[in-house]
Amino acid sequence: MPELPEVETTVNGLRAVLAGERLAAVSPRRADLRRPFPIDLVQRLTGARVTALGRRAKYGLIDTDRGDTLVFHLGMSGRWRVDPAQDLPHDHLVIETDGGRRLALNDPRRFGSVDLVETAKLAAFLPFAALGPEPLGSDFDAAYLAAALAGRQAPIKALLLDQRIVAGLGNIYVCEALHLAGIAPGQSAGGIAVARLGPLVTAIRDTLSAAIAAGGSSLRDYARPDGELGYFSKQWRVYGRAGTPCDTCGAPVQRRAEGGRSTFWCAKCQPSA
DNA sequence: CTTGTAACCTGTCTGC
DNA sequence: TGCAGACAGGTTACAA
Repeated sequence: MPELPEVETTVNGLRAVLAGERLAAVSPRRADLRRPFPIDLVQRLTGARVTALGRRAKYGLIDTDRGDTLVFHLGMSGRWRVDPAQDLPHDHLVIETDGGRRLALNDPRRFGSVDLVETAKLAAFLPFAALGPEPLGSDFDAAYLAAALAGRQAPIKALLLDQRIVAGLGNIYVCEALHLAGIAPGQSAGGIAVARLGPLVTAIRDTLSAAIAAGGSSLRDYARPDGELGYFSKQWRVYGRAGTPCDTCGAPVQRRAEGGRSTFWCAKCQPSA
């Protein structure tokens, strides 16, 4: 689940807890998420001081003064619990700081991951090497998108979900951005008029920015690290709204399942070519 | 290379 | 109440 805005919100919450702190204890509870935890995770993190926190695509980054970066992915159901009152099932990694703060990475479905990478070699970290540009960065513009989509016959929705083309979008925000841009999700990517790509880039940026400002969306498994819920779900234009009237035109929001995931769109605001 | 589907894993919700 | 089935934010292996 957590897409870019949720990871951004999570990292901002973690920063308030971890920045400048020394890690007093690092306790793996169940080390078999998508990948096994690094075998030297505890040794390399225990006693290290957190120097910075960041985000790349849907990955959260925690830098330490030992030249390592803890890279985490929340998968579909991951979240960090802050100062939890008790252990819960699926708390897979627990971190305690010198200052007495406690963090638990909870991920029932275990689609998430934890890696430890030398900070200087982060760009070569395999999952990062193939990632496309950040959607909120200056490299992501109409010219880039035109080149990336040229000649592609796959639906635009599928390509915007492809992290190699643009890194950070997921099912919710692709649906939302395509509605904002007035482009049908099933439209063949290479067939979209180049003149419409600028507005699409803007729609993607605006959607993500609004979601970050709202603290992300909130679904079953996601909460901000401080326990507050994100409010962007109240602003969804089409996602999860099948059968309800489109806010823009009143036509019923459509839903279609393909490849195990749902697509939501308004057939009137997003006409098929 | 491109495209689409299945699989990974667990929890929650819906309908009978 | 019980239970089967559908569905959920992501990624990746594999087949065609």
